[in-house]
Amino acid sequence: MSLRQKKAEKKKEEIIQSALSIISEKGYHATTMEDIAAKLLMTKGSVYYYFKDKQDLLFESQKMLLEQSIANIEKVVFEDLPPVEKLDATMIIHMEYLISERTGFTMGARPEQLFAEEQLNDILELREKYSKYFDDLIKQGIEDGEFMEIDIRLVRNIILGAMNYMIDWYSPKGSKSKSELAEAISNYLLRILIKDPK
Amino acid sequence: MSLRQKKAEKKKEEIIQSALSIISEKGYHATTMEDIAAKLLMTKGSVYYYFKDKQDLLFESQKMLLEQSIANIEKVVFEDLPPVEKLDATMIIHMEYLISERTGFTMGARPEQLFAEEQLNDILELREKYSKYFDDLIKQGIEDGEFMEIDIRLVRNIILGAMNYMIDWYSPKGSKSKSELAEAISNYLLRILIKDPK
Amino acid sequence: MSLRQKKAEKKKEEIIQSALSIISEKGYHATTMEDIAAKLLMTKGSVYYYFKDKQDLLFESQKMLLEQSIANIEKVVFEDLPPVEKLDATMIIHMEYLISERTGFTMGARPEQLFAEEQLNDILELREKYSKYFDDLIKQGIEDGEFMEIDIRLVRNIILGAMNYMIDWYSPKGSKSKSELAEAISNYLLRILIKDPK
Amino acid sequence: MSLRQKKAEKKKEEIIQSALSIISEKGYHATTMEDIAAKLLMTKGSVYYYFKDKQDLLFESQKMLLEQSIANIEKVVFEDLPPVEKLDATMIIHMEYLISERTGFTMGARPEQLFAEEQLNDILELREKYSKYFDDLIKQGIEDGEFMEIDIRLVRNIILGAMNYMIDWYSPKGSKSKSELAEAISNYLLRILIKDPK
DNA sequence: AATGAATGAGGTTTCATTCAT
DNA sequence: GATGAATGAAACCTCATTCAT
Repeated sequence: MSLRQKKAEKKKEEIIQSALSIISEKGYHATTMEDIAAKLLMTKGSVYYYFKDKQDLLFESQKMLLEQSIANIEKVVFEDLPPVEKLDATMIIHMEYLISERTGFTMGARPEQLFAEEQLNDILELREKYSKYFDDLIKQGIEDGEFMEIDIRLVRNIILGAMNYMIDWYSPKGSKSKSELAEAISNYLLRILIKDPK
Repeated sequence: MSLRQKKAEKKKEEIIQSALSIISEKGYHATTMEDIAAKLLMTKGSVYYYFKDKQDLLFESQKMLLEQSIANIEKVVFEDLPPVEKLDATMIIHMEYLISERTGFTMGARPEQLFAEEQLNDILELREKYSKYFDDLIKQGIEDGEFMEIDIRLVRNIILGAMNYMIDWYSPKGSKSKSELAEAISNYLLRILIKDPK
Repeated sequence: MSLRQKKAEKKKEEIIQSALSIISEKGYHATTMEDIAAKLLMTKGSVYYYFKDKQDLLFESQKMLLEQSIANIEKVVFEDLPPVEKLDATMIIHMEYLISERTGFTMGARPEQLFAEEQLNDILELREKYSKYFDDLIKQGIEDGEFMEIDIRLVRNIILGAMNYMIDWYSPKGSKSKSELAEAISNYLLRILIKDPK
Repeated sequence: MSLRQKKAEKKKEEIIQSALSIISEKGYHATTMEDIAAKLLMTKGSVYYYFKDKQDLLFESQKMLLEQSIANIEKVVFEDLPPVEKLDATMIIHMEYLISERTGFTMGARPEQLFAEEQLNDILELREKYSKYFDDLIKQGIEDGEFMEIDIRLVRNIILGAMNYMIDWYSPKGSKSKSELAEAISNYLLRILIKDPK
């Protein structure tokens, strides 16, 4: 990739970051192209140089967010660790990413409302892939005899829901730090799975 | 209340129901007054007879939703039941209400973004009241020795998060019915609390 | 139709007239919704109350123009006159309409560029219908032995082209009046057809 | 002219050709600098190296088109031929040029709308010059006794209108070739003029 | 010479809101 | 009470134009 292309790529990422943070704060529809541009001291026009339309920017943002999240947990998922520790680590990574980026997976509307056709497919597939890592970790734990025989999909949704909700209530002013909270939540959630919790 | 007032009150509720269901589907900003009116075969002009503005309608809707939800779980909370069963019943009621109304507590944006001043206070207080019922149930369970000593607020948020997430993934086409799911989830979540799960 | 509907219908026609005259002056793309509204002392917003979008307004305008033109020449076409006189009258009507409305059939772009699918079909069919009246008149003249055996479609296009071009060069300041011009042109064009011109 | 200048001149012509064909297809306002550049695998930035602005490009294009057209018919006009044949040949050249370049003299708007001052004058003069050749041919025919005494300007406009309309209806898929059509049309139009048509 | 990037003016469109009837 | 009509602010988006490289 040429220097130019690299620069352009970097700019796109900057815009995406800006978009993600504002969308996660206000929701998709309340976020204006002006908002996104202004945060980067750009004009709307420039944003349109990089993205076809708002829809496109949303899609690219959502895609990047999911891809980063996937890359993020893959760091742990492929390590050689016992299932419990692995799931624990994965959950913690998920929550810390969530909080530090202040960026949830939600956009203030169902994906079905925001995307159509191929775009929707792409997003759903990435979500699927992400979820599957959790499912696999749970499954492994069951096979290893450490987890109980539970409804994998259901429990995975419980876990994701509990974690993602953090973005709604977390405040840096609280008595517990981000990490402490993540660890605590992870521990509580593991109790659903572990055969013989202490 | 005169007959006229009663009629007006009924109409207001109808509008609120319409608003709630569409907002929960599309998010606040994507929902137009037109949408809300059209669902009731009204014109948007009429809606303004009953509500000062969109903001007002949103506020009243959210308030009613929370008040109904509170009334809803109060049916169980004040019964004479052991804590485990009570919490179990409360969670199930919460989830069934969620699904049957297809109406989450989220509006596609943070309450802080949508409300200001007094309105915000009212809403936060109602949320607080709702949450407190869960906190109290948990506390009672701990005092009775049935639940472990856990961080009440944290676990309550885990529970609410896990339950509310249902609206994102629940589909009536699934193999389990709404009730079966609610029961299963409730059971899983109780494992976080119960001292000696079977 | 209720009084209200009638009024609305009248308003739509007003807007269409405004649109037609400006579009015929400036071309479709150079004509702004603002222009159209301003000419009627309305705001853009109001225009959108009556027409879905600019495209829609263009389509309705073009349709009305063609329908009016058709109705216009039908007044003569169905009369009981010898072919030569009939064609003569029809051409004159065509030209006088053109000039008095200062509204050509052209919109500054090919219909294929402006319309798609059904809309395009509708427009082309109306054009076809209009052309066919000319073709029929010519055909009748040939059958009656008054016109020569010529390529009907070709000659019809010559006639239409020659007439429509008027809008490009006609000026009220010229030495001949609108009617005189129309008659003169009609006479010249008939020479192409008539077997034995004096 | 230096080699460099020649190259630049050639590039300008390429751009003009591109502009002409797109403008004649879409109309001036719907044609973007991007369109024009893209057709030549250039970027719009480059076009600005050769032309001051869009206006300028339009003017140069229109000027070149008219100059070429004039040079085009001058090939015949100055030949030594009887008036009828000369006018016939001129018309045919006009039509063939029109079709082969797929470029009419119209730009989707009146020249008065697009040009101002000097530019407008230049264009109108060239148009005038072009028209005058037709007028002169007709006049010659009248003086030679081959054409009837008609309103020269009027008939010239009929002829131009009929010919230029071709671009609206001509399709290469038709049963007659471009040349056959041009000849047929020319013949029909001559009937308006010739004293004693066979 | 050429181009990628940026800009801003202006156009289209949406929608909460108002109001006369 | 209800509604059709109108409005204007604000959003999205396009594109001619400029400019540093």
